[in-house]
Amino acid sequence: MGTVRIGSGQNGGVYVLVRQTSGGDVLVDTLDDAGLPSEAARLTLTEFAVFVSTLESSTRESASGDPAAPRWVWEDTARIYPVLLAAGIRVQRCHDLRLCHMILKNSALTMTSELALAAPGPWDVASVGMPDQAEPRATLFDFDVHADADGSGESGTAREFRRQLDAVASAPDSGRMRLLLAAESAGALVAAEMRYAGLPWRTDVHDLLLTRELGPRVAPGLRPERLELLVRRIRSELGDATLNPDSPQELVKALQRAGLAVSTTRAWELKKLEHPVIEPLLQYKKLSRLQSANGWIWMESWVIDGRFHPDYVPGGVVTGRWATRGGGALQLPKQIRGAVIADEGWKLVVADAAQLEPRILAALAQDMSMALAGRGSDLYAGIVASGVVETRDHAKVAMLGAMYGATTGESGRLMPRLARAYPRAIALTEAAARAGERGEVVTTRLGRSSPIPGPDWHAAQDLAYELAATATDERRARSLARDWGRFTRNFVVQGSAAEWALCWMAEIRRELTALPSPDAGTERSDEAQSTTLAPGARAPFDAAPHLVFFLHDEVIVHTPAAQAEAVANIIVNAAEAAGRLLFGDFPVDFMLTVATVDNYAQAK
DNA sequence: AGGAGTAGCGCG
DNA sequence: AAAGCGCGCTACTCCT
Repeated sequence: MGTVRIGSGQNGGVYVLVRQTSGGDVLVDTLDDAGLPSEAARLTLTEFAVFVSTLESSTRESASGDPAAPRWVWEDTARIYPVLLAAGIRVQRCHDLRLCHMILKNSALTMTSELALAAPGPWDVASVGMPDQAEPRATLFDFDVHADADGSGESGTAREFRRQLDAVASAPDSGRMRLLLAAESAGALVAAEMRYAGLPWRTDVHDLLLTRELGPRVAPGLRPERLELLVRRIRSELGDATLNPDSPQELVKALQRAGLAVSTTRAWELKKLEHPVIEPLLQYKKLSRLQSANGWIWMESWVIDGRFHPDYVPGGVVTGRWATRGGGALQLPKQIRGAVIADEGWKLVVADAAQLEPRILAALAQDMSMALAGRGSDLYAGIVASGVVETRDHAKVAMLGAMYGATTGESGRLMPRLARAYPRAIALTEAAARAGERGEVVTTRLGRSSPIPGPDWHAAQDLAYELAATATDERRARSLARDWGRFTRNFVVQGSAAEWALCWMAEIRRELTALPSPDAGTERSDEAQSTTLAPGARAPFDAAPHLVFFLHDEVIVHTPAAQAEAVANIIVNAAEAAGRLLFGDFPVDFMLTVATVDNYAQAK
């Protein structure tokens, strides 16, 4: 193992370039400000873990004057960080080259950079970042390790990093892009940590909830009692002894035979109908959904040792929101949230950003009136108090319409009043929509840009301008243009809200790790230990507060009960900090509802 | 038999 | 056409 000297880097910290080789070793370089490597060392994974641990712990309690934590520059957090976590090691900061590449490649703010102008390379292939596909990923590392095409001695990874730094520097107001990349990378750390730690999940309680709703568990393939009874009622009401209510086709026909004028079997359509089959049918739909999406099979495949470990995918949505893969973590129905229960002696702090997207819109547009409507209170209530609409529900429907692009119905009718009261905010959403209709790109607060429409879209627009274009062609082109306009309209708000949420979480994470443990410096008795160690958790998350869940505008922290209050404060302060990071001094409040509870169902 | 597409519904 | 954004997942359905 070679020695690795610490070079100088941004903010007094140091960049450390980490490359995984196909042989399983890790190449480590320290980099200077320009992204140039100084010395390289080849480490085994075990040596690497020790190296990381040493560098992190020497800076963890950094008082002023101590060096800041290194920023680990690596290709893919999702791939390398779990290795460290499994060894009980956390890092403070990283730069995720894969995620940052995507942002920089697409952003309108870095369009003229070398990185954006380069022909698609290995950093652009779709397979990169897909952890379940081990095969295609090896090619990237092979490429990287051997790539020295220009004879500069610079690895592909180092070159990519340098290009990224250059691209950032080329952006107007580059601080924002720098913040976005830091937030995106911090999100990747959070995602890996949350997956590793898992969401506390009591399968016994889950089983109880299921049994209460569906009846006792039965063999796979059979219907639980309550579902079976409902199917019998439905069949007898419709006079069809073999009807499968899960088949929309069969069901529509059976309903039509019963004299009901329906073309779909959607629940909200059925609700409008008057017929004795409707009640059991709606109930069946609700319960069978619970059974198939989050029933016993789900429980056994996704909950391990009392923890739900979903696979979060940062940047998995075009707008910058996260996606998840497997387990449907972002769709946990309220019905079963009662199974999310803090460990003995621990609490869940559940926090939710209230009316996040309208507040984001107000700040984006620098719309002072709208910001004031949300100052210190419910934004929708504030809109009502300003006399713009009569009820909170109207305010909400109108706002959603403005952000989603509603044109008809109640939402469409209320919009003009909103536009009169908040011209700046509405002008921003309209401008974003018009840009999309023209096929242009729109960009979030920190610099994530929308994709350009595909070839079919452009073909349809071109066709509408041909002399031979029919009315149908024109209608089709206009409809597609409006669809894309609604997408870009929403992109700006949803994407900026996602950036706020990333900053929020990054702040929460940073402050949580800085939180002193209550028993620091004292000898911990076995008894005290039993109340602070989470039995189901894994080091380094078994004794300290940590994030366990994230849902677009909501977080859950699992914490020893004694620290719950401190955690709640951190979360509130982090929201304020995130607002300042994105919008400086613009006086928009980001209100939270925070609840300290034993189980998730108690929040809200 | 297995893959792609659709319907429907859960979440924000 | 729920009136309008973004997702993931399951079961059914159609196609090869």
